[in-house]
Amino acid sequence: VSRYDQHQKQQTRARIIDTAGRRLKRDGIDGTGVSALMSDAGLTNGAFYAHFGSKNELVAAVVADQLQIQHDILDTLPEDGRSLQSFIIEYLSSDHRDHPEEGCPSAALLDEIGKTDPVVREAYTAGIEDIIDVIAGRMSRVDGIDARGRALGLLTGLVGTVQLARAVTDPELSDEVLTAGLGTALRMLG
Amino acid sequence: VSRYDQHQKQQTRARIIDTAGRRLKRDGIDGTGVSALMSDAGLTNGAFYAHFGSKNELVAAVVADQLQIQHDILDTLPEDGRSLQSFIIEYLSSDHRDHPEEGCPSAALLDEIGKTDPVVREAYTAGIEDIIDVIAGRMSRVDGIDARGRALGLLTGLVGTVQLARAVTDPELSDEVLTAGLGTALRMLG
DNA sequence: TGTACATCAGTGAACGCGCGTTCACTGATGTAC
DNA sequence: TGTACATCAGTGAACGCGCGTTCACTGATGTAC
Repeated sequence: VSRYDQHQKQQTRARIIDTAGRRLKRDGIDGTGVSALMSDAGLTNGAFYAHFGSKNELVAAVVADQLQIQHDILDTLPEDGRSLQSFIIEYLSSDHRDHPEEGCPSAALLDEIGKTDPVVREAYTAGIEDIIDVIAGRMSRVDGIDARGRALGLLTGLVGTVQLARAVTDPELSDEVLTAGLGTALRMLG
Repeated sequence: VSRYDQHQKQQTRARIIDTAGRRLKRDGIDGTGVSALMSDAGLTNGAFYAHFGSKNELVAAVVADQLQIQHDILDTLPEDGRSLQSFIIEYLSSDHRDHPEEGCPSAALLDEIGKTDPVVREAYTAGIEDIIDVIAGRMSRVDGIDARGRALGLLTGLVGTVQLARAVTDPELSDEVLTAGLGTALRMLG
């Protein structure tokens, strides 16, 4: 039992997870070192292991945190028919494309997560399940048939669209990818 | 001018690009070292720079080669209405999900490509343009309206679906993702 | 045809560097009495 | 209230290791004559 209250340390931990989220989404998991992650949080590398057992453990915490943020955005959307549509418009905006560090962790990291430690993939699985549920819940109000299947189709289309728009170097093609993805996504809403 | 014909060296170069394709799709760009790439090709690390100016240059060559392969598969499909459907069924199969090293480079590497050197991204852009064209050409035979937009919607959905199916650790969820993606994709074919 | 030589694909050790991780230490904070 | 002490978040140098890249070299291949 600590003689100190843990509040300050937990705050530091939360700050590391937050700044690491931005950095990992921008530079990738393999592309970011522990020292960079710690200096983003205003600390030196040595303090890292007072908060996390390993880099993978931090990445798992970051993935869980980032998906929780996405979940909460979706979960607190107004219950009208247009709010999911607005979310999609923002998701497929050039602003989201151009700022991965502030955006969706799936769009930024999904193929890297598939190649990473099981502890990270399990955190991802738990987080994305909740997101699938909340999207499916929104969709069923429009059309009750196979809401979950359509939620999955929508989700994978959004992620793939932003990834492709980020990968290509031709700005016109990139814009076209976003526009086409938006048309496809809105058609899926019915 | 070489006193030797270059045939043998070109063959070695092609072998490196081929084996590197498999390895990069499995372990990622940042996740694979030059020594591993060379030993896959049955060579030692030092020979690498007789064939490529840098690791990025090889990765660009691999991306171009991999996309060419995908393009050729699509381009040589029979001209009947069912062949694109068969391609999609294979693309969204558990076999493709479970063997990224033999599969689509976009599904394996798209978010990493978005974070990589411009030389790689330019190779990707040129290659995916050709693939978009060939898919759009196939779609227009079914329905001429906005074939390119629908081709892009299909492509991003396929890529996102396989990535998500690979990332999650729950086998039932992974299968469900593939099934839902297949339903969505076939609906888009009309 | 035979021999001396030029070429060059490939070898493998080494370079400096940044990685993930460890650890002896510091100094501010809170406790004991 | 004051002082000696225990705690512990954070420091920063160091560890072994693999990275991308370089380079002196080997030895098989083809050329010259």
